[in-house]
Amino acid sequence: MNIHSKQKPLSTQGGTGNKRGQIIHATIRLISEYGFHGTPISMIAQEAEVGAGTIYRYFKDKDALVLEIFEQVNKDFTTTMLHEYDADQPIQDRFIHLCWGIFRFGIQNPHEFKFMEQFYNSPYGTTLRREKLFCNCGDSSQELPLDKVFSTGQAQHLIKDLPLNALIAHSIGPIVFLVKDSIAGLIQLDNSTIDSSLKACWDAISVKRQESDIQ
Amino acid sequence: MNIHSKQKPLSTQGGTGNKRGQIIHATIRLISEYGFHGTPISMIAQEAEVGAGTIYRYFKDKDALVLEIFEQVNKDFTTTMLHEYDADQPIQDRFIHLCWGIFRFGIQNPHEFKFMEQFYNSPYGTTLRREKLFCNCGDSSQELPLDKVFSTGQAQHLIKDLPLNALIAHSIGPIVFLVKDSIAGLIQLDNSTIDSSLKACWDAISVKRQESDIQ
DNA sequence: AAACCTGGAATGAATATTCATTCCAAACAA
DNA sequence: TTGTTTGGAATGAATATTCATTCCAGGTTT
Repeated sequence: MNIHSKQKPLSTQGGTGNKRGQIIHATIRLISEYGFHGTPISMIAQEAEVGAGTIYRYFKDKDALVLEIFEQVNKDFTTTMLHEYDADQPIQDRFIHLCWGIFRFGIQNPHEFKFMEQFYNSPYGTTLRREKLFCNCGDSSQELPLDKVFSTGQAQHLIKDLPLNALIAHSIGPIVFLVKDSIAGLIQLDNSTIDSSLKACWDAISVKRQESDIQ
Repeated sequence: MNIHSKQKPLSTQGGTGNKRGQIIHATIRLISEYGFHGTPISMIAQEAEVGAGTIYRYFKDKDALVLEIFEQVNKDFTTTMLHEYDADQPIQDRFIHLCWGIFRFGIQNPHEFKFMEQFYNSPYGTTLRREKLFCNCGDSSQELPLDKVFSTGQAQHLIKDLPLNALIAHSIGPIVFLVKDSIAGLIQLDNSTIDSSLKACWDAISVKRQESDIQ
């Protein structure tokens, strides 16, 4: 048992006297902007206002630091998505709820959002994704909530019969683009813009009523 | 005038006796996988089967190498999109044509596609995007073909009145996700899958007929 | 031969990691 | 209370490694 395996909530961070949190936050900020290889330990130490050696008191090495952050951020992300989620609602409502969660997380945690993006775009992240850990870090036995919405929706003929990957692409793809644009200051994501975007996502994946269906 | 500014088509590459092309291709392959900071010159030299010093005979430094590659790849990308493009066709056809081009480019040039992705995700790429050079490298006076489709489509009330960024997100976002999944071997992008995905993109951005409009 | 190329060793700067030392707050002793 | 001890936390200089770039001895082309 050593100090490295201690787990603290990410929210307990930023104040002085909380070196660990300062290091984590500095790492997220810098890697979200410059990427893993683009942010030296020295830079992290400086941003965290901490000696370089101190970082190694809390984390085995740079890899362990980043990996631990990713796991925590990914957990927080899932929590945000599932906040007040009700699996008994209609499919469309559940879909919109989960997607709103992604927007919320991205807008409220821009650095964490870009950190995850960087992670998934790295070779390490690609491996993870291939292992189906996407959004499901640590518990691969349980079906992801969004996957569940898709399969249920398909069974009810409400959602198009596209491959699961494609449904995810049409839901999350646009959101990721929009959140990134929002973070970059290229677009203002107010509630009405988000609403209409989510409507567009739903239009993309949902089965359109046939004209003959209209009563 | 020096050797560095010479411009050769990327297609003239890979054979022995073509160091320059070997270097470019190795760089694309490696950076597409490991990113800019993750691929040292030594690795490029090894992959290109070339001495490290040789690289500096053809390119001023690492930055110049990568920038030149980006500009060429971006040009090829635009060319692929516009291949056999007819601006007199109906909006939906033009939209589908351009998006097909993105798929084609990504599937036929997976490394180049991921290279561009890496570039746009780097601080340098973000700057570029903010300068509105996206898809339009070198000639910012002319409106992008996809932008033109959107503005024309909106004027004809065929395309939803979403911000331009959102329309792009709903068009390109899903495609980028799908092509990346395809490159990672997570999905098989046959023509019918692409067709239905593009249909989904169109459904996302197009104005749906009101029930009362149906004759 | 003269001009040019090439590979890879050499160089110095940047980076990750280690470690001897300092610092400090709490426990204890007076 | 006041001074002393002590153990873990913090530090940043020192070390080991990696990197971008330069250099040059030999090879190739013309």
